[in-house]
Amino acid sequence: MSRPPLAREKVLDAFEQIMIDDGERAATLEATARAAGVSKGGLLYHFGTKEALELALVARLSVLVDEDIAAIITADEGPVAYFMRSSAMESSALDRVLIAVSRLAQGGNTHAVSALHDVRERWSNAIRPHVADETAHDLVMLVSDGLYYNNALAGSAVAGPVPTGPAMDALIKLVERATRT
Amino acid sequence: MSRPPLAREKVLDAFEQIMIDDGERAATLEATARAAGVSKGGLLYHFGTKEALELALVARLSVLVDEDIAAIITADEGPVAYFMRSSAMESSALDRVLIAVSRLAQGGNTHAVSALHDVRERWSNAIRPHVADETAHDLVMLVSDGLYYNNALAGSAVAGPVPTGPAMDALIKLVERATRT
DNA sequence: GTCTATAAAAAGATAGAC
DNA sequence: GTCTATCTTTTTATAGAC
Repeated sequence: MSRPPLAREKVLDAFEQIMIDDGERAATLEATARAAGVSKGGLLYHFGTKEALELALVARLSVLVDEDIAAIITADEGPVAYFMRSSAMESSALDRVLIAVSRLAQGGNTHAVSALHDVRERWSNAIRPHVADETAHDLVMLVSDGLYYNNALAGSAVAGPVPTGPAMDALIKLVERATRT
Repeated sequence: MSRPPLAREKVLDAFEQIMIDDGERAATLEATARAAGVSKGGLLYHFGTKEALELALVARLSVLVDEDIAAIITADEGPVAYFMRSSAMESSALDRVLIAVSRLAQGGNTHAVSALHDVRERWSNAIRPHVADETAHDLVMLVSDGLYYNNALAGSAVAGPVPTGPAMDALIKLVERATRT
C-alpha cells in the first residue's frame, strides 16, 4: 500500500475532471497537464502513453466499487433505498470516476466497457436478495439506471431532470412499495 | 419539401453511425468521408465545417421526435405502455440519432444539449396527463430512461439486460399499477 | 521528477482542377 | 458536385537538459 506520488494523483484527477466536464475529445494530454499544473513531459513521466492514463482511471473505478458494494449491503436505510440515492449522487468519488469511465467506454475503450459491465453485475447481485421477484428487480435496476445515466450522459452543465430532496424520498417509497419482498 | 441530395444524406448517415459505434473521437471528417464513400473535399461541399455536420444531426433529431410524440399520444395501448416499449426498442431511426446526439452533447455541443433537454421535456409533457402525480411521473420517466440507455448502448458499451416479452409485460403492469391515475 | 524542444502523425479547413 | 493537393493547428510521443 505505498501511496502513489502526489503529482500522479493530481494528473489523474485532472484527466477525470476534464472527461466529466467536456468529454473525451477535450481530455488531451496538453489540457490534462495544464489543469494538473505540470508540463506535458511531466505528465508523460507518470503515464507513458495516453492509454496508460485511461487504464489508471479504470483501476480507480475498481477500487471505489469494492467500497460501494460493501456500503450497499450494510446500509441502515436498506440496500434498495441506498442504491437509488447513490445512483443519483453527482459528486462522490465513485460517481465521478464512473462517469469518466463511461465516457471512455463510449469512445471504444474495451477495458472501460468490461469494467462497467462488471460493476453493473455486482450491483445487480447485491440488490436481488432484497426485492420480491425478477420483475421487481428489473424495476429497481432500471430506475437506478435512469438516475445514473441521466447524470452520466445528459451533459454536465445540466441541472438534470433527476428528482432530489422530498421528490427522491417519495420516489424511493413508491419503488419500495412496488417491489417489497 | 425538396429532398436533400443523396450524397449529403449518405454523409450524415455515416457520421451518425460512427458516432454510435466508436464515439466522437473516431468521427473525424476523414473517417466519415471514407465511410460515406466520398472524399474529404466532397464532404466539405455539403457541410462546410464540422459544426455544420453536427448541427445537421441535431436537426434530424428534431424531425423524428415530432413523429414520435404524435405516436405516443395516440397509442392504442396507452401512452405509458407505448412509451416504455418504444424506449426498449432498438435501431429505429429515432434511436440512432438520439444516441449520436447524446454523444455530441457529452462532447460539449450546446445545441445538442438543449435539443436533448427539449426532447425529454416533450416526452415528459406527453406522459404527465396519464399518471397519478409527479412521483409516478418520475418513476415512468426514469424506468424509460433506464430501458432506453441500456438498450441503446448494448452493442457498444455500457449495458445490462433489458426485459423482453413476458418480462416486459410484467414490468409494464407493475409500473402501471404503481402510477395509475 | 520535471522541464523545454522538437518530431511525427492526424485533424480541420482551403484552393483550384475537372 | 466531387476530386486532389496543400496548409495550419492540434495531438501524441520522444530526447535530452537540469
